[in-house]
Amino acid sequence: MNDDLWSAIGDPTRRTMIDLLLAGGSGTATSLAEKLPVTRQAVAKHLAVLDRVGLVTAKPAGRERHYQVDEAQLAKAVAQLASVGASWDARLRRIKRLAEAIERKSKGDQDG
Amino acid sequence: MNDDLWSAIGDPTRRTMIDLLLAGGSGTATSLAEKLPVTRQAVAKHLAVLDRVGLVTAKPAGRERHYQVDEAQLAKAVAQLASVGASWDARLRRIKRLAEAIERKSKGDQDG
DNA sequence: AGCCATGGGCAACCAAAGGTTGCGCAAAGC
DNA sequence: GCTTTGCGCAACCTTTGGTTGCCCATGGCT
Repeated sequence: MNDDLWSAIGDPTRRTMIDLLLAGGSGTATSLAEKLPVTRQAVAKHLAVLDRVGLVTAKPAGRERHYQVDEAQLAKAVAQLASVGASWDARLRRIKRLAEAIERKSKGDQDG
Repeated sequence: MNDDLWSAIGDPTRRTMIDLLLAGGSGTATSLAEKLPVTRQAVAKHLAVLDRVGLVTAKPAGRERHYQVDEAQLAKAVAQLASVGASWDARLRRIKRLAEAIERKSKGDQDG
């Protein structure tokens, strides 16, 4: 199931970082750290993780490193989220239908 | 955003456990551990986590503890997954539209 | 050119979380 | 009544998210 992608977006700080990058188009470790409750180093580590799984890409600009979201990879991650969600949703629906069917049957038994 | 729910389903082992519980209706720490690459104790810890956030409930049966998924809470979790996914999806779409608009504009500039 | 402010990488360290082994206990089964 | 067996608890290890401290390089200012 490619758990790397999941675990990458599993961390709340990293999710917020992706949000910030999407909102601003791009950002550096320092600029992101200003908007997050963690230090620049922590952000840098997260960026390294996101970079490793391809969710972000870095372009060096002078002494700065501008990170931006890789759209294709994020789309992949979103698809995985949707997939798991859909699977569970389907099962929940099936359970619900089953429960309703049983209830109807028990009512029918009482009536009969 | 209720990160507890997210972090609960963020772990791949716990996701698989939820899958197994949904598939089988219910299960014990021992029965789940048989189908997982981890020890019973690890499973028990995960069950404790899932129990704490309300994703599963335990019903003692003799010396066994049968766990089953709380449908309402799982539905909540699925909704959160969908929400984050939808948010990113929307942003990705907006970016794509913007990129296309810019491309059209540059072509128009060349033509004019 | 020279200096200092600033962005960033590296290393050491800490705490929490996922995982393991080992133990002990209580309920089921013979 | 004795043995299995399912669980819970405790100690320990490793990874990971986070911190502080230090140093290097680049860029702006004078």
